[in-house]
Amino acid sequence: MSNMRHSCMSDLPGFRVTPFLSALSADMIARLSDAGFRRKFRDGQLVHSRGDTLRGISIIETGGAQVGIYGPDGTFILTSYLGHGHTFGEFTVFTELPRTHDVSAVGETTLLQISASRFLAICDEEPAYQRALLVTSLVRAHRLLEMLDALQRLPLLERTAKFLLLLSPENTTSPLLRFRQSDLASSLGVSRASLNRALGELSTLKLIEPGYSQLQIIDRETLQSWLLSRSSKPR
Amino acid sequence: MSNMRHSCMSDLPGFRVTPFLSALSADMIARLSDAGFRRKFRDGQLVHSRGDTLRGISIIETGGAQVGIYGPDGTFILTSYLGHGHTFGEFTVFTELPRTHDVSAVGETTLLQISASRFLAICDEEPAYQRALLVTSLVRAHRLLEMLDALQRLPLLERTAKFLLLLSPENTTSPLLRFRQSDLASSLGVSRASLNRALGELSTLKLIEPGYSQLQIIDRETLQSWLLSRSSKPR
DNA sequence: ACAAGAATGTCGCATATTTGACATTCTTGT
DNA sequence: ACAAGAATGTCAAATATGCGACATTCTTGT
Repeated sequence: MSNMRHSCMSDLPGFRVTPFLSALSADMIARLSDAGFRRKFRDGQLVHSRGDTLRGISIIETGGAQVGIYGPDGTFILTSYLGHGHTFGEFTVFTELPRTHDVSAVGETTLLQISASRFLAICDEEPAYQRALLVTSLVRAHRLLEMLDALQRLPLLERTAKFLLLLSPENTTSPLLRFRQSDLASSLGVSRASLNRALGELSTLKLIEPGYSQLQIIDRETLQSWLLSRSSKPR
Repeated sequence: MSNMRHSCMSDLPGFRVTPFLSALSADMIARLSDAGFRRKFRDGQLVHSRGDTLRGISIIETGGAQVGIYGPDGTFILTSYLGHGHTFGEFTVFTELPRTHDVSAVGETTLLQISASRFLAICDEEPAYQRALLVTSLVRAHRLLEMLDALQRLPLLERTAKFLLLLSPENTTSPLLRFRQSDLASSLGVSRASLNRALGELSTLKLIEPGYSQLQIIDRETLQSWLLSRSSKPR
């Protein structure tokens, strides 16, 4: 299946959720750096699969990662893009649960990987690591709740807009999102045809500008307020 | 709107996610107890609303709480039920974000509420509180991811089954869930009619037993394995 | 510059879901 | 025991979405 690799979105490093590393001092980062080992990945290369039980945390040093689940038919449901300073796999360290998601590299990517036992030891020694992780995961849960609400309550057009906002970095006015419509479609749980219609409407409203394997949000603020102005109309 | 209160589910104290308090020693609980103040709520009484900015954590001592979002038309999307030892509002302590959910009491309920500043001080003094909260929130995020995946990927019948499993306590074989079909319907993002059909089918398969304002899962294990046997068939 | 592949845009038809209505069953308060 | 309200069960018509097919546009490698 062709979309098994690089539904890329290369130039979007930070994504909404505050990166773990940004809450740590240079010293603390250096300490992590010593505790783990580095691995390099090519664009699209699989890092972890859903169901894996090897325990440990991964921190993105360069490049990015896409998190989602591949269906048996090859469709990919995207949950989030992670950029520099973000982590994944942390919950394999603190719980007994297997991995829930497939993670693959977006662009040339370097990961710092730390084993569960090693990372636990570090957290016990220095609680600030835990604090940083706690904040990160609370904010992530917040984001997931918003996605959930959008899927349940909003009609297709609004749902699409909301996901675009959730998948784009907060600090830009006019982000360029790099993915195929088919990927966004399965992330929203709709067919490509329906998504295409929705994007068409949003485009007519001059809120976005669809392109080939990419999509530009004309203005985040405008899209946000458009969405707000419609949020009173439920599905 | 009548369903603004008590879509109850009274006798289900612990819900899947490991309660925060269960990870703490008696001493540590006592310390929290001193730091906060108690408030009592009647069945169905509103505790917090989406958008509230008052910051602090709430811990359930007795009774339970239902977490979700009321739509403008009074429909209620349920995210989870919380029982004894669970917390909510913790992310108002560690982030700047407003509350995302409406929380109301299920049955006579006593909450221990601790202000953000107070709780932060406690966490700084004793990192074990943070650790407990970290684990809780990682497991919660895990659960949310499962819900997201179900909404996006599974056909109605399977989606319904999955939500029933996610909303019932893990440690029972044959839980009795207390809610109206209309509430479950909006939690799943479908109409009451569709949900009713789905429940009918599950009932025919002898997997559940629908009742008046309640629903019994005949056997959690059986339902689980039925779901697994169908999970290869995507929407 | 060109061909081949990949992704988008757009059909019509099949299917699933919503909507609004109504009858039925269950529960609760008096 | 009864009436009133609340929730479920079910229907037909309207709508929305999925599916499969195909033409078109864009990109990439040679």
